Amino acid sequence: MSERKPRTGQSRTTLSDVANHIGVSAITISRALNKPELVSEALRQRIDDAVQLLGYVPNRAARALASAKSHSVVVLVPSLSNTVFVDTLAAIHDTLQPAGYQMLIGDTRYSPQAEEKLLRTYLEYNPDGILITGFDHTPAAQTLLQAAAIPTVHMMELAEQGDSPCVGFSQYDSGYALTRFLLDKGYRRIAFLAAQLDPRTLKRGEGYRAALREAGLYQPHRELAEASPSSVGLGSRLLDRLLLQAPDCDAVFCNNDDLALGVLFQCQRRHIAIPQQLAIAGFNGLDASAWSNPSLTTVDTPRYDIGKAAAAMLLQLMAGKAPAATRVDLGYRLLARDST
Amino acid sequence: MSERKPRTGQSRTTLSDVANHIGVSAITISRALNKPELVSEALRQRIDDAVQLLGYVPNRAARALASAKSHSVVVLVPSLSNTVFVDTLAAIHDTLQPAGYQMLIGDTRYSPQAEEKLLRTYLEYNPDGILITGFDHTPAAQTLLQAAAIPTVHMMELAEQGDSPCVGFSQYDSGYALTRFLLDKGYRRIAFLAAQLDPRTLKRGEGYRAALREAGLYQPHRELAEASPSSVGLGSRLLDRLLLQAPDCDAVFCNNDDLALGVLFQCQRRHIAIPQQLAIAGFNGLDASAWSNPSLTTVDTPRYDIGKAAAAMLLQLMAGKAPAATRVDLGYRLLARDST
DNA sequence: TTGTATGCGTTATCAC
DNA sequence: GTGATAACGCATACAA
Repeated sequence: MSERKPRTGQSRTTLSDVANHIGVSAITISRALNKPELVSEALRQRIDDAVQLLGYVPNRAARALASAKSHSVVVLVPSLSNTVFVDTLAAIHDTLQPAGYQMLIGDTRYSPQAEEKLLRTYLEYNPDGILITGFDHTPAAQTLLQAAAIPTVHMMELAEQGDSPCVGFSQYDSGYALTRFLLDKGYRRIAFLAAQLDPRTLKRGEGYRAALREAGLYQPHRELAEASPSSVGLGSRLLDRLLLQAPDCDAVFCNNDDLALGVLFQCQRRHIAIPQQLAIAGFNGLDASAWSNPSLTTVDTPRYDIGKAAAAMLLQLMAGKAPAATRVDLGYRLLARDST
Repeated sequence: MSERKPRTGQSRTTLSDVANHIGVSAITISRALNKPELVSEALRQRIDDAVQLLGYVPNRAARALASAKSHSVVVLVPSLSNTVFVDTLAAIHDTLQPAGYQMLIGDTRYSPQAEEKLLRTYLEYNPDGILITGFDHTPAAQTLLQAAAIPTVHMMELAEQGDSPCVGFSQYDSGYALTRFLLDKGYRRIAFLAAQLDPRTLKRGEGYRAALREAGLYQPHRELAEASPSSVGLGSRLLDRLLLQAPDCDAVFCNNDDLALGVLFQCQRRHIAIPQQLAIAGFNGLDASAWSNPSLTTVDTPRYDIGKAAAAMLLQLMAGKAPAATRVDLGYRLLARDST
C-alpha cells in the first residue's frame, strides 16, 4: 500500500520488459541489440524473438541521456525553397540516415540572427555534429559554436582564413570564370542580375566585377540586384528594368538559372534574338536550362556532392577520426551552351 | 578515494549547477524556466541571471525522458527533390517551429517499404505526432501507426473511407477537371504523360481516363507513363515517344509542370505550333509555367497550405483538442493560359 | 558471456 | 512558493 503508482498509464515495452520475459538482465538485452557479437548465439535468438513478440522499440531519449550521444546532426540552411539547398539536404540525408544519424533541419531564411536563434534551440538536442551554411554567422553564434565544441562542417563556401572544416567551392572564382568566359566570347557590355543577396551571391558578384574591371569594362549601371527571392518571374521583370537603365548591354550574367530562364522568356516576348542581340548565362545548372530554346549556358555547382562530402567529413569528425582533408574544394563546371 | 570518477570530462551546465549557484533546489530552476508564474518575481530574476551567466542550455533528452513528451513530430514525404513536398515541408516547419516542435524528416523515396522502415526507426524518438503522405502504407506500417496511438495527419490526399485525419484535395477530381477543361475547349485526342508513378499521379490518371471514357474518347495508346522521376528533360523525351505511338493527338495533359515545360521546349524544336497543332497542360502551378511562351495552362495545388493546415490540425490533436474538421479539402485551381 | 550497481538531467508527485 | 524524493529507460564501469 505504500507503493507509488506509476506516472504513466500504459507505457511502452521497455528493455526490462523484454528482460523479464526471458529471464535475463536488461543490460543483456541492450547488448544483444547494440553489440550482438558480445552475446551468445542462442540467447541472441531468444532475445530477437522476444523483441519481435513484445514489439519492443528502443527509446532514443533514454539512450541519448545515458550515452551522452544523441545520434543527431543539426543542419542549418538558408532556405527550404531553393533547389540548391534542397539538393544538398537530400545528399546529407542519404549519407547520415544509413549511419544512424538523424538530421535536425533548421531554415535560417538567409538571416544570421535567425540562424543564431536556431542554433541556440538546437543545441538543446545535444547534437553530435553540426552542418552549417557558409561563414556568415553572428558573433554570438560563433561563440556558441566554439563553446559547444561540437564537430562542425561549413558548407557551400571555402574558409578564407582559419582552419574550419569546410566543403564547397569558390563562389568568387565561379563568378569570375563565367564573366571571363563571356569576355572571351567577345561580349563587352556584360550585365549582372542578382536576387536574394546572400553572401554567396555577393561573392559571385565580386568575381564578376573583378573580371570586368581587369578588362576595363566595368559599369555599375549594368548591375541590378533585388533582395527578394529568385524566381522565373523576377528574371522577366529584371530584364525589363535592365534594358531601361542599360539598353546597350550585349550579355547578361544571371546569378541563377531561374532568373536566366525568366530573362530568356522575356527576350522571346520582346523579340530579342539570343544570343545575337543578347547573350544569357545562368548559374547552378538546373535541369530546365539544358532544354530551353536556346539552351542556357550555366555554371553547374556540385550541391549534391557538397552535401555528401560534408556529411561524410562530419561522420569522420564525429567518430574522432581525422578526415583526409578538412578543406574540400569541389569546384564548378562551366557548361557552355547556345545562349552565349 | 571510493568516489567514482565522472564518465564524461567537462560536462555541460545542468539544472543543479544553476541551482547550486543560487542556493535553491533544481526543481525550482526547472519551474522558473517552464512555468515562471509559479516562482516569485525576485527569485525568477536571480535565476534568469544565473542561467545567462552560466550559459545553461536545457537537455532535451532528459526532458523527453522525464516528461514522456519529445516535442518532436515525424514528417514522412516521398521525396526531397520534388517541389511539391518541399513546399509542404517549409509550411510545416513554419508552423511547428514557433510551437516548439521539432520536425524529424523522413524521405520515403516513394516506397511504402522504405516508409515502414523509417516509421519503425522514428518511433524510437517517441514523436508526439506524425505527418504522413497519402494513404498508401504497408499493412505493417498501418499496424505500427495504430499501435503507437500517436496523433497522425495524412497529407495530400483525402481519405476515401474511415475517418483518418487528412488535409489535401481530390487528386482524381483534379485530373478529371483538367481533362474536362480540355474537352470543353474542343480537343478530342488528348494524351496523358506521367512520370514517377505514385498513388497521386495514378489517381489523376484515373480522373483523366474517366473524363475521356465518358466522352467516348479514351484511347490507351495515348497514355505514356515512365517510372523515373519527373524532369524537364524527361518531358522532351516523352513527347518524342508520344508522337511516335500517337501522332494524331491534339492535346497533352502532363502530370506536372516539369514535364509540360519539357514538352513545350521540344515542340518548339520540332516546330509544332502551340496550341494550334498541340495543346499543352501541366500540373502543380510552378512559377516557370506562368512565364513560358506560350504560358502553360496548369492546375495550381495548395501544397503550402496543405502543410500549414496539416501541421495546425496536428497541433490541435497533440494538445488533446478536437480540430474543427478532421477532413480538410483544400481544393485546386485550374489556371487556363495560352498553351491550350 | 552475463550481471550488479550507478548515473545521465529532467520532471511528476507529494509534502511543507 | 519551495523542496525532497523518486522515477523516466538506457548504457557505462566494473565484477564475476
